[in-house]
Amino acid sequence: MPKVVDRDERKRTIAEALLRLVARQGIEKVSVRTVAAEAGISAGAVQKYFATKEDMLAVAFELTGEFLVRRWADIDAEGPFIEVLREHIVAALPLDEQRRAELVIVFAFTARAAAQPDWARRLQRDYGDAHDLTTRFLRFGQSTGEVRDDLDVERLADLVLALTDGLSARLLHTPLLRSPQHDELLASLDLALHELLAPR
Amino acid sequence: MPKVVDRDERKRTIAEALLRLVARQGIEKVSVRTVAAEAGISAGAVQKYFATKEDMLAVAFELTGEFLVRRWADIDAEGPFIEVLREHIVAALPLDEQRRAELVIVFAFTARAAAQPDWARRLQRDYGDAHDLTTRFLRFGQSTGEVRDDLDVERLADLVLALTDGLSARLLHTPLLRSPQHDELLASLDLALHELLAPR
DNA sequence: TCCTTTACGATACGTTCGTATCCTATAGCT
DNA sequence: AGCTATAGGATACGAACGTATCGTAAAGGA
Repeated sequence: MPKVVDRDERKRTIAEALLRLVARQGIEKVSVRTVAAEAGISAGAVQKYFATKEDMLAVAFELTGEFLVRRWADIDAEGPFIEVLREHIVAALPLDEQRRAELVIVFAFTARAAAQPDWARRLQRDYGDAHDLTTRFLRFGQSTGEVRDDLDVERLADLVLALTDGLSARLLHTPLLRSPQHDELLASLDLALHELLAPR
Repeated sequence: MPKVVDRDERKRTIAEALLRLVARQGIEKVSVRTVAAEAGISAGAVQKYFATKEDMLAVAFELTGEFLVRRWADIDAEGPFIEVLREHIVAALPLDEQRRAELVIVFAFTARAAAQPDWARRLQRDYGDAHDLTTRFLRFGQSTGEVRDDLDVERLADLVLALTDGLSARLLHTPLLRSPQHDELLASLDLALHELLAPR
């Protein structure tokens, strides 16, 4: 047998290089050649792992989901419900370079979804999953009395997701570490969570 | 003097062709040649009015703002405050092909802003204006007693903008005229506006 | 040790891109 | 009527793109 390589890890390495490139230069600078250079390999090597550029972007998109889930796993689930939920939302916001790159990918694909039905389906599925997860989480909050139970959790889940995306958009307009604006937006998030979820 | 043409109207006509193209094919299909074809003129003619492709996209972006303002002007400002505000928000949501194209442009530029400081500044200015406008509008609502006055209007304005963008993202994942999801998202919007703004 | 299989790089090909340049037709002024 | 400045089209050019193809080095099984 020939030289053996962990193909999945290799693909991940290249996709991570793509994310770094997006963070630094934006998604329009992504090409097979630029990603290869960022990864420190040849364009031919990239082609070995990704048949098309589209494949490459798709894996990078998947990666953003994995990174988010990994960040969620590090969150301490103890404590008041609303604070735990807040931490999960913050984990998705573009507050450092890594998350900015992820959000750029997500927004670029959102724009793309409007005209490409296959990507629309894919995003709808992912957001559907996120919606289900959020709904179940909110129902749990209701069960412990930490979330008001007079509102429809499905609608509340829509609002949590919308706020996350909407605040992400605003944060992407802001240079990294422009903390006054960041603090204001996070204060707005806290206000929304309190007014929408806290029992009265 | 030579043949005379209203240059601004010509630029607008071309930018509108660009928006139609974005609606149908997505922003990555935008090129000087494809826009020219959509506008029914030659690529050379497009170059007469736009020095660079970037200029062309910038004008198309400005156009999205103009279209929004024009839709706002058609809204009946009479009636309950929250319903009027709701109409202004709905006017920004991608619920038809025209608005979908506009939102694709906005999202694409949002993604671009993360790596291009000049575009970040421009979007921050535009969103700053929208934030000011919303703040003043909410303050007016407070003055008539239709908006609760125990919350910071600046933070509420953040939330209105974030909800608008976040719901727009979700709507872009949905094919046009998939009305059950649309209705649910609009119901979520109504819930948020009522819970965040209505006096209790 | 030789052979097979794969990783990876190098190179090539055709297309499309943004942009520059040139040409011609025409509308308005003197 | 003739001149001139501009609109608009045609064409050109170099760069960058996605992708295909070929060559080479090396690692493991026989």
